[in-house]
Amino acid sequence: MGNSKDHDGDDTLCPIAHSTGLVGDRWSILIVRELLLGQTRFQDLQAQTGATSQMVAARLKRLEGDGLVERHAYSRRPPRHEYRLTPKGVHLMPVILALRTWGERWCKPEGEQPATRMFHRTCGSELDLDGRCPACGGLVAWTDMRGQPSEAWAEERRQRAADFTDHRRVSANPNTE
Amino acid sequence: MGNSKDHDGDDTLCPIAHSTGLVGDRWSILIVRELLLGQTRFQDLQAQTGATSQMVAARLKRLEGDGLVERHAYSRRPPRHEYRLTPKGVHLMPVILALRTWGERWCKPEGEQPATRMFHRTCGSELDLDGRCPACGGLVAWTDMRGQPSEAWAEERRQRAADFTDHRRVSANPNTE
DNA sequence: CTTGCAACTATGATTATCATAGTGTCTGTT
DNA sequence: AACAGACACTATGATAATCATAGTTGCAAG
Repeated sequence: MGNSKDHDGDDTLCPIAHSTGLVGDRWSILIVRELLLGQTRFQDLQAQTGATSQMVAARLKRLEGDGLVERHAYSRRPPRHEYRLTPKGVHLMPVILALRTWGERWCKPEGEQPATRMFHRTCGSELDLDGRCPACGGLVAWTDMRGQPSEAWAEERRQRAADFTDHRRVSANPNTE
Repeated sequence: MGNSKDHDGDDTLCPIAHSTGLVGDRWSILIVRELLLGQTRFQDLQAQTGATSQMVAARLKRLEGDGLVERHAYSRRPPRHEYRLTPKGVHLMPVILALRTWGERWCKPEGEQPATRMFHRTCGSELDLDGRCPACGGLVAWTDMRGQPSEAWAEERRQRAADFTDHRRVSANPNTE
């Protein structure tokens, strides 16, 4: 199997058609988000995205086939893998950031705190939603940013991870008191 | 108004989950691309995206329901509508631009011309793929950009429009010599 | 009064996704 | 040695989305 099969818009010059052919669906985007946040394990991707296990497996397979993700064995016996973004995958960061900005501005109740605070790596100032540095007075490149999850969002994520393992234990052994 | 039905990720603080709930699919993104390019008519959206008519109809309905698109009658008798992005829709531009940059850099054969050349509105210089102005020496905000389709891409789009009307005439009246 | 166009809607087949359950391989505990 | 548990999946059958194709409506021009 060669990479980037027929699911990309190969028959057009439009780069957006190409992009959406590879990451034009909810689960792929959410998985990339998680990988950018530093998650590497299958179950964490599943828990934090809310996708079913086949969705995660299928998407990871496709992302790997398209060269966005690499699978590394961190243990044979038992065979365990971690998933990491390739440079091609990491360069989706601007897409994720743009979706973040739009989502914060247009999809969330007014006045709610952003889920992630962004800082200018070189000067430490907190950036506004558009990625502007109030100290340096201009747009900051994504490579010069550092993100920090808000306490509320970190808590939500911990909760999700806990719920996931709970649910697993329950469905594996339903007759526990 | 806090509309946006149940298809957005309403139960999370993550703005990306919210965004992908509204535009986390290929057809929505491609339709937004077309609207940003200035197309307004149903058939043009269909021809240029390659979606089926129900997909266009369904997506426009959803985008309208979510407040990204407005439908204006430009003629009663016969009843005709045009579709336009609302400010909420227009603000997806950075997402589209990020997908463009990524698609040009990672999904197309090396050395191929970008489908669209971007210029700095205030100084006229052509921007690089990352949206940097070589004259002004920094990142340019999307509101200060102007795009111009390459001749090759314009031709591809003309071709697509022509093929579409051809196909329509043929399937409506198949026994023409 | 027929042809044609624009903007859809209807239909039935094919695919994708979902909820749920199960498998295989190891580790750590009893 | 036996067994529970973690992890990374795969299997299955039901439900939902998407596809190709065709049809409808409303009007205008010839």
